[in-house]
Amino acid sequence: MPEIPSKIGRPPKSDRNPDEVKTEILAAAVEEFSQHGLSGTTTEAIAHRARVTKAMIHYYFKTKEGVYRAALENLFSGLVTPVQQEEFTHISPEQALASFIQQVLQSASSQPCIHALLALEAIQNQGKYYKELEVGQLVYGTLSCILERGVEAGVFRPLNPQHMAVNILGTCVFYFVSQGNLQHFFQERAMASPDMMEQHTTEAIAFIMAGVLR
Amino acid sequence: MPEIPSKIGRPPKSDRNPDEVKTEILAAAVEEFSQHGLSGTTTEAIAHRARVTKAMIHYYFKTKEGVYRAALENLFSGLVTPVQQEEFTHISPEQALASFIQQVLQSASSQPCIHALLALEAIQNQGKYYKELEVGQLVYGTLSCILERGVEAGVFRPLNPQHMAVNILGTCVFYFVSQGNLQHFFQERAMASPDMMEQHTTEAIAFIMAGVLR
DNA sequence: GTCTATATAAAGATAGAC
DNA sequence: GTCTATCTTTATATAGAC
Repeated sequence: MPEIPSKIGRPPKSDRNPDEVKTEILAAAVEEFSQHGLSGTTTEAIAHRARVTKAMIHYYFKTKEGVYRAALENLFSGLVTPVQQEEFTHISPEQALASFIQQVLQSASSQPCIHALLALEAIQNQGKYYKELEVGQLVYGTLSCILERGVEAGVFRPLNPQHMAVNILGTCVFYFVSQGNLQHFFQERAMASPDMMEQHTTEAIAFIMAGVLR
Repeated sequence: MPEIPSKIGRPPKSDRNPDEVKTEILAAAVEEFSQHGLSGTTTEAIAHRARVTKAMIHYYFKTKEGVYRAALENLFSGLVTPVQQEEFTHISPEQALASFIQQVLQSASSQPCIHALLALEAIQNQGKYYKELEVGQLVYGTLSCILERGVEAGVFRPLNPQHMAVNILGTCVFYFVSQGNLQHFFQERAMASPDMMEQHTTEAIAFIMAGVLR
């Protein structure tokens, strides 16, 4: 009796090429890691979301830690480039600050999981993998430079640039990180809805500018 | 031959009474949960930190989820009481706001894990257990009331009280939540050291007040 | 109450067929 | 490259001795 070549009842064989598969695994990994962190995420969950088997994860990335590293790099590559950093030095501190904040908020809106992932990385891994990327130095370095310039020029009030950089980022980002808790407090609309995002942007910029300008 | 009554080589039998044991388990649970979250924490880790066996955890709290609920309640009971909430309405909005911020920062300094735990709860559980406590409503309700009063009195600039409440909390709290990542950026001293904490307090209050006052 | 021992389930990772 | 099957470790939770 001849063998039946196609096994019925199986999930449809992937029509994706290897590159697409790898990309999709990374995307799935970002989603999972940004909710459960490195230790809390299971390869099974990533595999299921990417519609592959666990074995594929290990085939492409060797270990779970390998997927995590790759996901972090993939997420933050091209977030803030040294080129953009240069541009900020050619405009006034007020304009640079406003522009910087808007960029942060915009990237947070389009990639909602990015700051959750960063928070988990800080809390669970003490920034071990974050340190390996140079994005942190770049973001905080750029922001505190803008602040320092503004203070020296006399347009910003006297302040500690490093602490203020952290506090400004906190203002921008906390809204996203704490959404899970705050959604019970904001009864009206979904916090991720476009108009709420716009409100947050408006309020954050007004707050930060008022808090920094002389 | 008579049995040997004491088994040598065993860890010294606990000299604690049951109440102390339960308290110590809760303290250990807060430490572990605030670093790894509900799903990421193992009962083994809690047991080891509390110097008991896993079986004790289940004896006192039935399930891991039970320990988590108990730890949350224990941590937030008496953080902000309705009594304190009342007091804020009897002083000027500026004084109330400054006093509120100082209380938040002080509790964060003395309980460094509290906001990490809240962040993990938001990210990993979407605030499921946070919602069961009434602390959230209390904290954000109190703060946005203070802001609303200040705007109506004309001492604060026009602003959205709810969004501003979130942004103010973010300014206070982000420093603690992101310590793991930021420690690589703050080369000088440990971010949890007393003088760095004082600097953060000073900068946060100056920032918030400047950002809110007319 | 506190422990040891264990049942049961789930995880990361690998081997080997196709 | 992609899958199934399996090894090994680790987790939650329970049973039962003391």
